Amino acid sequence: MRSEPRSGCAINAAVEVLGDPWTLIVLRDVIFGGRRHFRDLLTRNDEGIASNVLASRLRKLVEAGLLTRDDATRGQKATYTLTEAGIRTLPVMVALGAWGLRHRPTTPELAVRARILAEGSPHLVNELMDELREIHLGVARESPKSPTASERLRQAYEAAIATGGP
Amino acid sequence: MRSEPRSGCAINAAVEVLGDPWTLIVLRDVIFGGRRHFRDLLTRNDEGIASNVLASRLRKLVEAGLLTRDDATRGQKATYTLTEAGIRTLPVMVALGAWGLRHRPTTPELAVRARILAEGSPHLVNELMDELREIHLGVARESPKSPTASERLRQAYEAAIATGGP
DNA sequence: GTGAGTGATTGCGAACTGCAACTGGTTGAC
DNA sequence: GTCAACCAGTTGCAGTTCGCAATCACTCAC
Repeated sequence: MRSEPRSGCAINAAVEVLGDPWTLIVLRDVIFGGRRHFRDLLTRNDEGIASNVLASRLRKLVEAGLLTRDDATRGQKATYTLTEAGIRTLPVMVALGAWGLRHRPTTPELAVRARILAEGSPHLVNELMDELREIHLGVARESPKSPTASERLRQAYEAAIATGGP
Repeated sequence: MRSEPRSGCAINAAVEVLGDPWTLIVLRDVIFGGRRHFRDLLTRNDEGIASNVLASRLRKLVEAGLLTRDDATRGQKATYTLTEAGIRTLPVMVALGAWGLRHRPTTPELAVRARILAEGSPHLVNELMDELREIHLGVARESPKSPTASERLRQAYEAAIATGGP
């Protein structure tokens, strides 16, 4: 699973880590779905990831420095935590979501969130990254008394559902 | 090569088209490298793509509506052209490049371009998309007398090389 | 100690990848 | 017209990865 980069291009460097059909899905579930455990990622995944693929991708993401894993022994509940590098994939997720929303068929409920994120960036994206830093790295946000970005995202989502219909 | 989406998620929808180790590389060479022909993409590729993989990816990209292919018969020089959907992957490329630049080793010469793009967005990105629309779709830019975005990118690149050293 | 829950690993056939050779056609010089 | 060079792929093969299901080793509550 180790190999030197195919080229020195920044896009290629990113693709070598993120450019496979499952890695981004796992990362999406950690970032947007709040999944932190193996079982959680395995059973609550919309695309039906296989357990061996999940195991290999989590290992790869830890190796690449996008996630850390607390040293739980076998049988104990292990927790996966985003690193700064992992948190910074959020803009990539948002760009992908914006493209998918515009150029691919999506189910309406899931599309609303992607639309809010696509239209609210880059400020909303920065706030969401701060929120992830608080949850995963224990770094306090700047204005912790204001509603969190994810909370506002949820509210906007429900408002859109209510007014726009299904 | 045809299959229904694994889920209705916008990110997954994008990943199903773009999320493999070669598709994004081919698209990058078309967008940033100006490659329009099979031989060009095959021989001037930094990562050393194989001909069968290139053929399958070009077919897939045409099927997915990111590229079109003029109907040249066998033996004639076929030209691939970006569609609007293909042009709109540019923000994804920029986000990936920005991430790769920050979190992966890259060669300095190639990194400068990624840095300029990462710092100049979103205005520069919009201008570059307009330029791609002019080249690939024949849509005139708004202010065609000003220097093109790619020209300014090239100038900034050379200035950075000159002042910043290698 | 028993049973439910944890994070994985193993085994298997099918699909995809990288490599090299080959196909069927066009283009251009002579 | 002929021939070499070029063009866009295709084909065949060995090795790797994938999807699927079963299984493993371990912990924790009771």
